[in-house]
Amino acid sequence: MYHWQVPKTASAAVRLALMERAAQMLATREPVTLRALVDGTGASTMAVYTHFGGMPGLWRAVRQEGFTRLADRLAGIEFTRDPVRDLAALGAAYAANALANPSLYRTMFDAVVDLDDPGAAAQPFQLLVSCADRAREQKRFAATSDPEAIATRFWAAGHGLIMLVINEVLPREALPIHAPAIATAVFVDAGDDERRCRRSVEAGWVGEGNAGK
Amino acid sequence: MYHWQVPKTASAAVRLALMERAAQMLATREPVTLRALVDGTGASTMAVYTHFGGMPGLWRAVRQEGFTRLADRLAGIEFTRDPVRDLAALGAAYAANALANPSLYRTMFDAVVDLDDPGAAAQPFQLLVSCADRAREQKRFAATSDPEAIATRFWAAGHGLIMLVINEVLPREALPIHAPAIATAVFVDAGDDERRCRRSVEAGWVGEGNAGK
DNA sequence: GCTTTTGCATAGCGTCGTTATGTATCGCTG
DNA sequence: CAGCGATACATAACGACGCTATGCAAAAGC
Repeated sequence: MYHWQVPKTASAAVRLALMERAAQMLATREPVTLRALVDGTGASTMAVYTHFGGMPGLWRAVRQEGFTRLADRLAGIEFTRDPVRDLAALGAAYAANALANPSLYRTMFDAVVDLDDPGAAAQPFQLLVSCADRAREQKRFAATSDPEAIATRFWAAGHGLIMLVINEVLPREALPIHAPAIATAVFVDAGDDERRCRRSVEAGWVGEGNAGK
Repeated sequence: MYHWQVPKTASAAVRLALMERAAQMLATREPVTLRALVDGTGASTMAVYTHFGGMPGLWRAVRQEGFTRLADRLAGIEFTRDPVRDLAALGAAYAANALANPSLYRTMFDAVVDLDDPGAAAQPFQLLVSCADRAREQKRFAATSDPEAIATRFWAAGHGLIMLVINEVLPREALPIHAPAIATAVFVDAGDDERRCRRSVEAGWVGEGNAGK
């Protein structure tokens, strides 16, 4: 796979403008075609090729940016002494980020594997793993529990829920109803006490701006 | 939204040939373009327009066929006296069907809402609901449990897992590891006894040809 | 300060989905 | 069975797509 190198020189402003416009077109559900993209910025089609090597390169940059922004948002969450609450808070922020820009979220997972920096995509997952590990250390989860497995299940379930909501198979309200429920089910399965888990998940979920939604 | 009506006259053989070829191209990861599609059947591009009204119509027909085949496959499962086992069996068959043709599964969910017969897409879900309802009647699940909610959570979690596997974010082995685990977590959360649930899920999962995978 | 490299505008190529047009073939009716 | 409208499809062409060849001005390097 050929990986496009970003020019080391200055004038990466055009690059940023193109990506911003692509994200905006994605958000407004406009079809993101090469010509419509550059018409908005005043640049010519060649700009996309000098900066991204073509449309696939642009998509990869957009996906990368999506994961980077997501990682930044999740990194801004302040962890508490309750790792289960933190897991729910991460999930809530993750979901809110996805629903705030559904087209971008879908684009991100069009080809997750093909990124300039695969680490950016793994970062959110690692946050989940570390929280699950903390929960294990604090005896909330069983000593035999596997933090990676718990993180994987929580993530996969949330991803599925989000995808179904984005594709309008499930209504938006389904997410704040079922996401905490699945989270609780997974965490209790990992060993947490049910009532305590329910309180932690509830606290983490509403703590990240999903109240009432 | 304009819905294309299939011609009531005979000679729907061309229609079938086109759909079959489209499914085959999807399976072999060939890009499904109009011209490549008709070149394979000997027909001309117009055939796609008389039968489907255009490429979007073809995609809708393919999605419809995907859901119909899925519904047929799930309908072939013989239910037992253990509804929890049956839930797992449905999930296993669903997952096996999706992994047997990943491109088709992805296509199906590209626009689930836009189908000639939306009932075909709801049918698999209704099977889950009826099993969850049976589990409730048999006191496996709590009397206060909501069969639709349980079905939704099970389905969403499975969908997410499948999508991540299809997009090569998770390895194929992740599915037989995590799917039963999530299922158990959800069903226990619904009220089932943990050890009994684990046995039922295990029995249902391997009962549908996923053993070892 | 001249040469080389870089960044991008212009114009054109091949392919995409789509459509206008022409023409057989089918099915119905008198 | 003759006649005729509707149907099914081949042919050719259109606009828009992603992409590339070419040319030129600005920046970078010696």
